[in-house]
Amino acid sequence: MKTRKRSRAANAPAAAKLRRLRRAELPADTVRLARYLIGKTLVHSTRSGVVASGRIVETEAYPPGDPSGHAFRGKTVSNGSLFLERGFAYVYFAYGSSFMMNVSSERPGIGAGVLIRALEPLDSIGLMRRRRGGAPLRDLARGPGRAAAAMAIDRRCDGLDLCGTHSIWLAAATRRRGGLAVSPRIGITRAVEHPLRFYERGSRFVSRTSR
DNA sequence: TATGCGATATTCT
DNA sequence: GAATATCGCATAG
Repeated sequence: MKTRKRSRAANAPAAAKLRRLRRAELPADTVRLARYLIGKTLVHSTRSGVVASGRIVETEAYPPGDPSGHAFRGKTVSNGSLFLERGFAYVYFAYGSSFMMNVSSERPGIGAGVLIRALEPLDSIGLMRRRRGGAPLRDLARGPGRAAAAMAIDRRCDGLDLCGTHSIWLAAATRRRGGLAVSPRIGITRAVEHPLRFYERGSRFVSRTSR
């Protein structure tokens, strides 16, 4: 029987330092928001007061009119959150196994979002690891489906205000971020060439290193 | 570390 | 019925 190492971050000491982002701080433009979010913190507060958090190290922009964006064919019952004011969560289920979270990114009525693709685990790493079936640290939130699982994000989070006082919210950076790198997006079949994926250069927690 | 491939649920055609 | 903003496992190097 393997003994599980107790996480030193179990009591989330760094959580006290987290400053909630106000909507006015978010750029009102999809691509600018995608760049802005690199280095910021995504936080999950449980009912019992435990706080799990991670640095956003990788995002993708799906701007208005993007043929690979979920809003491209117009508003439907499932993609409605993309059409909210910036700073709301759009969560959906893909490939039969993964939830993914976007941050709505334009003015009300305009469908666009920023996909959160990877996190560097910060607080409550033990909790995140349990949610991820004991995966190694580097793989806890490396990939959009993994990041959502580590933060307990599912369809109930769809439509939540990430600038509000809900279980999932955005916070300011906890430390200076490294250089910003740009690449084409991953896993799409249309508008493949556009350089709309952003990540922190050198981070071991991005889902795929530069090529 | 890198690549290949099957599984799986929801949505839209 | 087809496609999908993926993951985890297997295999090879």
